[in-house]
Amino acid sequence: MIKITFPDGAVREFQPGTSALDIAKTISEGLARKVLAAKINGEVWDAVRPIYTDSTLQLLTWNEAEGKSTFWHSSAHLMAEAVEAQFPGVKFWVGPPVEHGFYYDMDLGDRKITEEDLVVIEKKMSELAKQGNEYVRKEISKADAIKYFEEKGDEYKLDLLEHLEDGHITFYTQGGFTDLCRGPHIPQTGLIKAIKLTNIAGAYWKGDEKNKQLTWIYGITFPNQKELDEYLHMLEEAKKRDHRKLGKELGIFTFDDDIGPGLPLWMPNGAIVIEQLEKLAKETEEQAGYKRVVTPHIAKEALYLTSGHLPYYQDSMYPPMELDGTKYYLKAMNCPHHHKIFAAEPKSYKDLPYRLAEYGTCYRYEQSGELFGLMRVRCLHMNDAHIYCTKEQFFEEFKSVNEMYLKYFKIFGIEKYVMRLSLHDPAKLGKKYVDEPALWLETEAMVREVLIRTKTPFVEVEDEAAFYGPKIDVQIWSTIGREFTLATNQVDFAQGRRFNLEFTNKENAPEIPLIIHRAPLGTHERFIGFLLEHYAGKFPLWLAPLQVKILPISEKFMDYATRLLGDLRSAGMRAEIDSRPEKIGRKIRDTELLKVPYMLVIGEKEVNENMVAVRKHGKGDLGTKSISDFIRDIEIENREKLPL
RNA sequence: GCCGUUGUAGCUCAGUGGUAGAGCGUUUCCUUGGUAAGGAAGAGGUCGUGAGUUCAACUCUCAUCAACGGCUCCA
Repeated sequence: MIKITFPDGAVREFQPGTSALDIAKTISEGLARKVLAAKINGEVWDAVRPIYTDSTLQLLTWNEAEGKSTFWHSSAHLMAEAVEAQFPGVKFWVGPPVEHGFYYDMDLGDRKITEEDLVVIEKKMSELAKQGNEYVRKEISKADAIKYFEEKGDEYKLDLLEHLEDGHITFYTQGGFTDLCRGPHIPQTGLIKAIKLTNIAGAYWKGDEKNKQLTWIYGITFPNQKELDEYLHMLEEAKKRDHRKLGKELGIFTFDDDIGPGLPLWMPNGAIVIEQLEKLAKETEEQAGYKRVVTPHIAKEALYLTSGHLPYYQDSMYPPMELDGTKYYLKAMNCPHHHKIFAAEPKSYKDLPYRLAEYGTCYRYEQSGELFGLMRVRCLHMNDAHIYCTKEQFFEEFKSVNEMYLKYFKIFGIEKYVMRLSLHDPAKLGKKYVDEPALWLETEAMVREVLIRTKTPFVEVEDEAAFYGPKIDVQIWSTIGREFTLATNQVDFAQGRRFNLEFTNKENAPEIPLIIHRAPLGTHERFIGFLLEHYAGKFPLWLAPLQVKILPISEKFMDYATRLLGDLRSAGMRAEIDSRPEKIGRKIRDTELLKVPYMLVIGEKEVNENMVAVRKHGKGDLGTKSISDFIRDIEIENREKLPL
């Protein structure tokens, strides 16, 4: 007998060779029907795989993330089976689960897949699912595996096999489809009840542009139709809060072919949001001891050779303009300019930390395929600053930058983000990263220490550092699920030396400062793009382009409305009157659609009593107030940056 | 940059090898109405751009630009 330990600590004995699914059946048939996979001694296994040793066991269902990913992985195989039926001879590469669903990439030869094909494949998948075919695991020797795929003429799987160790190779077969796969899989295809193929895309084999382009099919599946319907509904809702749609509807920004790709035009409403953000940043940075500077948009080539940016990033800078034999580049970053300000006057340790802040305008020639609304643009206004400090000061400085993030995130109600400690990849020293192995390890440890000592949850990811040092990136997701770095806090041990930056230390000797690059609000472009989605266009009062709309019930109340407008504007509020000869219902509807925080309905009653009837966006009629009470209340809401 | 898809009125979209339509918006007039769409009339497009095929191209072909979905990239 073998001992099986359950998550609650209970231990029960079973016959050797029993499976997780068998064990589930001894608990209840209902549970057994829901089991997708099992965690055996911490490793995810097929639910039907026999267990021969004492083990811990956790049954995985749709409720567990690993249950879902197993389900989707198996769905990818099911899709491959259906695709093979539709396109005989197709060769597959890999078909993993992703955050929402799965994909499989494949070589279709000269054939092309269309939206109509997807419908056919979906149908075929449903048929195959209904057959309830079991996913059968088979261990196979490397030689036999190679023979199998050589006979099939499948160079992709053969390539995969090259990197696999003999003795650890498994095949999975369901119905008529066999695939090289480490598994695990769900017990049988019948569990897949709802199927939606979402997308076709082309992408390079192994992500290398020198390789052949493969066709990717993305899909998602569920154990019941209801969840699929909910998912599709959620997608619809997500589309509604896409910043590209909201930005247009709310008059925040636009693009124009004659200006250029990735070069947003900020419209009057967008400019107001920018102004509020800059005001917040300037106040915050002033309090934190930053000094504000302003630097030109271009600089000579020599500057970027000194900084070391040019060899790394030349391709993504706008090509230079040449004047009198000198090349000038549009700046893609502010740091070299700031370093020159640091260097302009001799520094003593008493001047440190020396903090320079600028809303610098940078231009980056991002690859055309990368552009994405406001989230990825070619003209960006960075909430940039550079802190020059000693090693001893580093901890406090880096920590206070992190605290600045958190202060901002609290104001904006940003809760869903991940702090990522981005490290270098030792294999790429001297190529992607400056070749200073010891300094990398030292500064990475310094950054990690700040995170640990401040009890900040974070993840570590290799090969995501800047070329000059490690960093913390704050990762967020757009409403359609794309990941972006919103804010960043970086250490730079390289540029100080490159620019011969130094200060006189206490021993009266020259010393190179450490540099912190930081952008807690990222760029105007990405931050406002993010905020649009975060708030679904419903900006809190302090950020709203138009804060109060006065809605007179008829022309007769225009005098009162005009006086009210004057009062509001004197109080510093952004207000307008809707003077159109429309009914009040219409004015309310139009103003609601523009997501204006407050509406003041003005009719006979209000005029006689010197009142305003207040209506708040999303909340409806709040009743009447005196003008002075209303102004007092919204002044507080505005000043305190309260959420809507 | 690569692959795929798309490009028709300000917006959302329909449509055909014989030089274009809807809803919303906009303009004008009427309506002066109390918490999410009052009525009527009108204006508005060389169908992304350029070339080719054709008696004839918005429609077919090619090129190009842009957007979108992915891949790669992100100081």
